[in-house]
Amino acid sequence: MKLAEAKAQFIQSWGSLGAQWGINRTMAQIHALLMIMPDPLSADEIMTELNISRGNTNMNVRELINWGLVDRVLVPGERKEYFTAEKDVYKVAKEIARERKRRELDPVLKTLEQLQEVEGDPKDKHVKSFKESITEINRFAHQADKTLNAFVKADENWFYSTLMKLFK
Amino acid sequence: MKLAEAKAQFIQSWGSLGAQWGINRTMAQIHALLMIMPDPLSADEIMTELNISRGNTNMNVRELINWGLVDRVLVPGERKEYFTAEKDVYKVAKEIARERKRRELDPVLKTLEQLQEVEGDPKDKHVKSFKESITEINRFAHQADKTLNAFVKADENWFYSTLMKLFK
DNA sequence: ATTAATTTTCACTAAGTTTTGAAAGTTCAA
DNA sequence: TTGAACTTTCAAAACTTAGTGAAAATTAAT
Repeated sequence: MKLAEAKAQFIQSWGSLGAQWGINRTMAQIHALLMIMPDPLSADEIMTELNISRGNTNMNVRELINWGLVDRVLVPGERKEYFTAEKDVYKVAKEIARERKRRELDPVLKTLEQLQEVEGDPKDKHVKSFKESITEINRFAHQADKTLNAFVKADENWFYSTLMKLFK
Repeated sequence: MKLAEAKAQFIQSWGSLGAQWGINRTMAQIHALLMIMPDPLSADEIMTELNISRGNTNMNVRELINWGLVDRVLVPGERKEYFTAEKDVYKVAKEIARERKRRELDPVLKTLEQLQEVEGDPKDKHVKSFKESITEINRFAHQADKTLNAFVKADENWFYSTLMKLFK
């Protein structure tokens, strides 16, 4: 396979993976492109490589910067801004985990706490069933929260060596 | 908080959590409803509780059955079909992990294998950078795959006790 | 066989999301 | 200051996905 073809295919699969995970396709594609390029790219280069408009490029690059997955790079003597992506996938995964935990898990934990305080006759089977479900979900959510926190804080070696052993 | 209110709130947050995870909102809401109800519900009951059409109900219930998250229940002497959800969240999480791994991770692994065989001068920095990225992503994807496999196969006690210790 | 209950399908509509491109804004060298 | 280079914004258009409801198909009892 030729480089150009391989590049295109990588960008497109990374894009659809992103889409399945609720990250928008273009954002994931820009990220993919920046990951495999040896040097930082300008907005114009991203536009041409991916065939997308200036506005779209700008929006998604900014969002990637928000997520901490892309950095602005200033080339001395150049007016333009350039962009690079973190190339260490492990770090990328941690950033994504951190961000999604903050946006999604944290609010759910809050809601679950409130829902435990539902009032009503504990002999009523509807009340009973509801409380049991919520309690169990809460237990699981807290475990997930702890696990994610550990992952987000862990360093790469610890992660690889421990999990490697654990999960054969 | 009253039961009715708590129920509504739970269904709605479970629904939007689902949406963020690429599972459609209604599907997640039906699942939420079935999780907290003590007895199985019929299609009509789901329709009224969630205010959705018959077609929509049917489609999403079937999809939940495909995912292995909901079961048909036949009540003796009744013509109608009833539906229940697995109430053990840990099992639910495992089913979801299994299904998404199959649909998403497995195809990516295949693609990555192919992409490693890109041809070209290894001194060309574009080729070099591409190969390095793909190799690293591949390594990570394989670790993720192993971890997921272990999770999907693990029994609940092993999971809780091991991870509890690991992740304090 | 006929019919009534129930489930499934599907063309259409509604809702939501992404992309575009032109205009407005910013920055900086001259 | 001015204006060229570049970035950002935003309303409208294109696209995507979800939901409806009535009609068709299936099922099971009589």
